[in-house]
Amino acid sequence: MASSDNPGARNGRHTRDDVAEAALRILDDHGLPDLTMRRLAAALDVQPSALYWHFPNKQTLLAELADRIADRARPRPDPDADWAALARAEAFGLRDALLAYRDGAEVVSSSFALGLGASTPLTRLRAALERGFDAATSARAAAALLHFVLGHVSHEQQRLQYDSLGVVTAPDPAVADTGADTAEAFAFGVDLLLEGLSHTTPASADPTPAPVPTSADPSFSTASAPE
Amino acid sequence: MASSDNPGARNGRHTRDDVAEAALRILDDHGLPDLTMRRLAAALDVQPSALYWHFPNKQTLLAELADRIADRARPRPDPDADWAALARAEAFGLRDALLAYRDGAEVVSSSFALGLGASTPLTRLRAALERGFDAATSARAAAALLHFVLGHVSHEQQRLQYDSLGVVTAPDPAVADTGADTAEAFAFGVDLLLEGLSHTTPASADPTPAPVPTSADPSFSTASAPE
DNA sequence: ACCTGAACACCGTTCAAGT
DNA sequence: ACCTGAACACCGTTCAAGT
Repeated sequence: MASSDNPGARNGRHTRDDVAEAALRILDDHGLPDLTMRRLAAALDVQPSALYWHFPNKQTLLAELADRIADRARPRPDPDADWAALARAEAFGLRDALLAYRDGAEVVSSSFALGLGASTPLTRLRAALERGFDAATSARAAAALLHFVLGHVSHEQQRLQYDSLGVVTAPDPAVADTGADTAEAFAFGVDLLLEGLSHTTPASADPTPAPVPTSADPSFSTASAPE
Repeated sequence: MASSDNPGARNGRHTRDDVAEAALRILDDHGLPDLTMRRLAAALDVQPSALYWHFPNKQTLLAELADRIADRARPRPDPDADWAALARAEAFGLRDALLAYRDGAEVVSSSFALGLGASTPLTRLRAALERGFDAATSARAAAALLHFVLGHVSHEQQRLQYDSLGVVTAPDPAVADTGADTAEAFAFGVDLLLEGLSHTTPASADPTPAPVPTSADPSFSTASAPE
């Protein structure tokens, strides 16, 4: 059962790609908590130490999985679209890619937070936004978009898991009082960011950094007042 | 060293509060990866199993820490401010609170993603936004804001850790080509969301759900095309 | 009410050695 | 080029029993 249906086990040896694919299968079938080096080794009919010939450590393996998951995103590349439609398509394409694997958002999110992997989504979002804005504005807006997408989909997948376990907790407070489904809530957040950006002075070919629209400036220190 | 300077060790026994405070100290001094049940027990001069009288499991302990960290946020409560200034103050206050503890953002973020704890920040953001919008719009915008704050500050703290370890990696791609510091990048993201929201039809006392501004709708299916 | 002692069932990682 | 065997230094959690 462990070795007979294993497509990478032509002989006794494996490639780095075999290892990554087997890891993706465990992730999708059993979830991130069950994706251990020892379990992965067992699925490949190999000793745990063998994995360290292909990947220096688990973190690097997870970064590779994050890249593979995120790079699956293939939005329609309609080249006539403006920056907003392009960015929107990228955001939705990324959401679809994350949802395609169990715990996909968390894998990508934690790798991204650690500064590893998952650079493709950021690059694509930036490229879309640079059709309407300077590099600095595009970079920061892309980061904001990415943070929203990862946070939102992580939440979505966590609920999916709870629901499938029959753990009926209180209704998600982040969607409380809302009859809308998760896709609508996702669209709302993306549109909020794009709408905000559309009211920033566009500076497509202008290299001067766009001024940050300061709407108010209360409470802006790192120290918190003692009681 | 482990027991003499321990304020909770008046006698041999501890309260739930002692345990949480000791955990916060380990978190701040050594970071989340070093916060293990066994290490926490050692700091309290107690067997690991003793901790399970106070908390049913580690996840619950971490949720408690997340609440304590997030609840430290105390923005200026200027009651004359409009929804935008209020929400902005909440976002900055939360950022300060997260930055006050090592790995604070990740603790709050993962507890929040798991549907545990960290409900106070969401509630406060919602309350601020409800000064200008209906409940459904406020809830969704608050979630988007929270996702941005947690993602951004997690990133910030990860960089802090790398920098303190002398790990000079490539410049953060999320802030590439930007001379601005992290506080400015943070403000940019918050203002983007609030600006977007300000161009949503306000419906303060109107119970009808605000229409989601659909700017375009390409690529919106869960299935990805096969090669 | 709070903790000990001992165990169970695991982890990630290293490293010399094998083929 | 890829893997074994064996070990190191850990984990979170349970549970009967103690005070």
